[in-house]
Amino acid sequence: MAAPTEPRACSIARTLEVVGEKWALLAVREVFLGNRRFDEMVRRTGAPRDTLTARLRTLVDSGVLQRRRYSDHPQRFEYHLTAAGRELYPVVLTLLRWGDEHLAGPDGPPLILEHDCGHRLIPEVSCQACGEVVEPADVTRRFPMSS
Amino acid sequence: MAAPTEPRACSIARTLEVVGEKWALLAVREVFLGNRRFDEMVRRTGAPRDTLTARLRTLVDSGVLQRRRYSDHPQRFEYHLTAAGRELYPVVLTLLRWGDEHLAGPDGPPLILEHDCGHRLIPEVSCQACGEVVEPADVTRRFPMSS
DNA sequence: GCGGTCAGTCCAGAATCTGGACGGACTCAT
DNA sequence: ATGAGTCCGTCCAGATTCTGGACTGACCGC
Repeated sequence: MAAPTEPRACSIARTLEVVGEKWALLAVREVFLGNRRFDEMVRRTGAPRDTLTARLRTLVDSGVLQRRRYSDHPQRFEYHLTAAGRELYPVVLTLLRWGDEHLAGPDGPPLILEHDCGHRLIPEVSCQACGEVVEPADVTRRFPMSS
Repeated sequence: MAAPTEPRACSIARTLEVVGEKWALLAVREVFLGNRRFDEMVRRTGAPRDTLTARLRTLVDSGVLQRRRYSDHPQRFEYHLTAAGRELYPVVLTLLRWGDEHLAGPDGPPLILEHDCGHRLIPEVSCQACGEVVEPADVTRRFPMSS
C-alpha cells in the first residue's frame, strides 16, 4: 500500500469550510458595509435568494453572524457580525487589496477606504511581535511536520 | 420599475472570482509550502484530481501560478507562484490566523509559523501609512458611493 | 383596494464537484 | 526484460450545488 498521506490538518482549510462557499464572504462584506438586511444583500451581491438564504444560515450556525429580530409583526431580521465575524476583517481587507492591485479596471479600485490616521488605507500584513511587514521568505515552519 | 441596484463593483468579488472556487486557495497554500507537483497537491489537499486539474488551469490562466516543465521525456510540470501569486500571502495568512483562533482543536493550531524576528508569527493587518493595526471602526469609505 | 417592500420558500434545470477507474510515459529493482 | 511503482493527468456517470423565476404572506402608504 502506498502512502495516501492524509489531507493536511490546516486552519486555512477549516476557515474555508466556514467562509469559502460561494457568496459567503460577499455577504460578510455587506454586513461590514452596514447592509444587514436580506433584500439589500441580494441586490448588492447579486447572489440568488436561495443561495443567500443558505449562506446566511451557515454563517449564523458557525458563529460569524447573529440573526437579530428588528420587527415583530412582520417578522424581520437583520444580520450582525459577532466578535468572530468582526475578526474576519483582515481577510476581507487582504482580498480587497489583492483585487485593487491586480484586477482593477482603468478607473482604479471601485472602493477607496480611509484610515483614521488620515491616509488612504492600504492594508498590509505584519508580525505582531516585531511589527515588520511579512514576506513569504521571512517565515518558516516551527515544526517541519512529519514527512 | 424598482431599483434593482447592480451588484457592487468590488475588488473582493473580483478576487474571489479568481481564488474563491473550492480548493483554489488550498492549492496555493501547497505551493507556498513548497509542494509544487500535482500528485503531492492531490494528497495534501484531498481535492479530487479532476477538480485540481481545473483549479490549476484557472490559476495559471489568471496569472497566479506558472506551469513550468521540469522533465521532458515524461512531460512533467511544477507549479510556481508568480509575483501576483506571492502577493496572495497576506490572504493566506489572515485565513490561517482566523482558523487558528476560532477553529483550532484541543491540540492548538496544527501549523505554527515562525517569523525571522525570532517569534511565533501572529499576522496582523496594519495601515501602510501609519503602521497601526486596523480595526473596522477606524475605517471609512472615502467616497460614500452613490445610492 | 392597489402597488410596493421585505424576507423568505419552492422548484426544476444548469452547472459543478466527486470518486473510481484508466492511460501513457517513464524509473528502478530484481 | 519484467513487474512494481511514480507521476500527471483524462474519462465518465452520479451526487451535490447553484441558479433564476415565480410565488407567498405580512405588512405599509396612498
